[in-house]
Amino acid sequence: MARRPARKTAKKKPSRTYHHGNLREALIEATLQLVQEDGPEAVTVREAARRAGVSSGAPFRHFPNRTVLMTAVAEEATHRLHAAVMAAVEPIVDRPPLMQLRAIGTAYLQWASDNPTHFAVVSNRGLIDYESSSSMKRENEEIQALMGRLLDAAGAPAEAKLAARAFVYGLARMRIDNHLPQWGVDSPAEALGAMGAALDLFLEGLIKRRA
Amino acid sequence: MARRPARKTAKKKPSRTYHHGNLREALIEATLQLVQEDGPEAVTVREAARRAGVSSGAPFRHFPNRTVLMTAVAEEATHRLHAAVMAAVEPIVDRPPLMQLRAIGTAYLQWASDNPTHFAVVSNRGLIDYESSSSMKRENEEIQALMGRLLDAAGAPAEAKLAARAFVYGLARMRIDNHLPQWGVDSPAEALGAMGAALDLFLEGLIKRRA
DNA sequence: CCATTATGTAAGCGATGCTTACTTTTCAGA
DNA sequence: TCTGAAAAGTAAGCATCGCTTACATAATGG
Repeated sequence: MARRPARKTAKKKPSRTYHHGNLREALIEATLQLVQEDGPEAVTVREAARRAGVSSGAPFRHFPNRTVLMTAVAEEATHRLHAAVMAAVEPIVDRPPLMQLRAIGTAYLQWASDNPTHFAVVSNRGLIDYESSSSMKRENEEIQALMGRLLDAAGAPAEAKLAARAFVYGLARMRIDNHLPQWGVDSPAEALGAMGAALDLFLEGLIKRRA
Repeated sequence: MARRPARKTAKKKPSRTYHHGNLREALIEATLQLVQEDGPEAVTVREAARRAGVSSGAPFRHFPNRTVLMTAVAEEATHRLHAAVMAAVEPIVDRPPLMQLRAIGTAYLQWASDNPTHFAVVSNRGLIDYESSSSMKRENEEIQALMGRLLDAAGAPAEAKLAARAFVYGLARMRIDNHLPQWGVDSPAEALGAMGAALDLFLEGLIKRRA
């Protein structure tokens, strides 16, 4: 191709941005956008690079492969989910455990409903390397532990922990897997309503059980 | 290239199997295997063709694109799941509704636990075109309707229908999404046990609720 | 018996993940 | 302040994928 500019005249930004500055963050942000637009399966390393204004080989300096990129994105998403859940319980730590559980469930479902594609990234563990991310594991286990403590305080049996998670997780997945229309639930708003009603029923079952 | 054999001598099976016979079924079967081996995401049209002993362009005579292939596979998987569930209720149609519900839930979870990757195909609706398959919709709605009737007979409120499905679906997805190890559940056998215990708790909640 | 139609093959396009070789920038130590 | 190694890009290319098009072969029915 024989390219040799006399100085650094001409061209656009000849050298200013050879180094991106913080490509890593930019790639995560771009991928987060891609996930939001077309879902996790549609994410492409090349497209993320394109959006970050960088060549197709550049990302591999920061993420050895696609899975590691997706894992970093999942970490960020988990962080947001964790924050949403914690923010919901924090103001009512003194109230009855079942009320706190309801708040957690609602916040979890709300977040999954508002960010279905991001939720898909954190739950679809075929796309990420969950074990490799200590922060994701930690934040996940914190929610799990909190729910466990509240269920204990509410007098629920041990199996209730898995049951509660399965229930909330099932609702969230039905939403992102698009199963809800089949149940006469079409809008996101309706979805949240239906999920809330189901959640109440479940918690009510736990309460009545004690009586 | 210039290829013109004098007769039809030489070569392996020169003409015998130019036409496969029933490529369609063979491709579905091959894909079912691929799904079982490496999960739905790993399925490749070319590999399915390879296993059917056919060129890479051949599948497109039968399935216009990958999604249609996957949908056909999902149809087959749904058929098997439907059969498993129906076989479980059939012998106990005269027993109490909650017992039948338990049987359905158990059969559903059993099947999902035994065929996690196949279950992934039928539930991951980003991979298939659910709306285009009348048989899949029908069989799915049959299970849904059956559960609905049983819940009504058991005196459960309307929300219980969605709640019950979400619960069972959540357990099944936690299994295939590999969330169970996090809950101290490591083997498939343990998984089934834990899911059964959670299922009982859920149904118990419904029962007690009536009292 | 032969023409039509169904079913395969061969080759190739654009895109992907990832690698390798090279270039440019940054920055720490003399 | 200079310099040389390390960091962070680029460019080109490999193997593979989904899918299309042009062609070859087999099955079929008038």
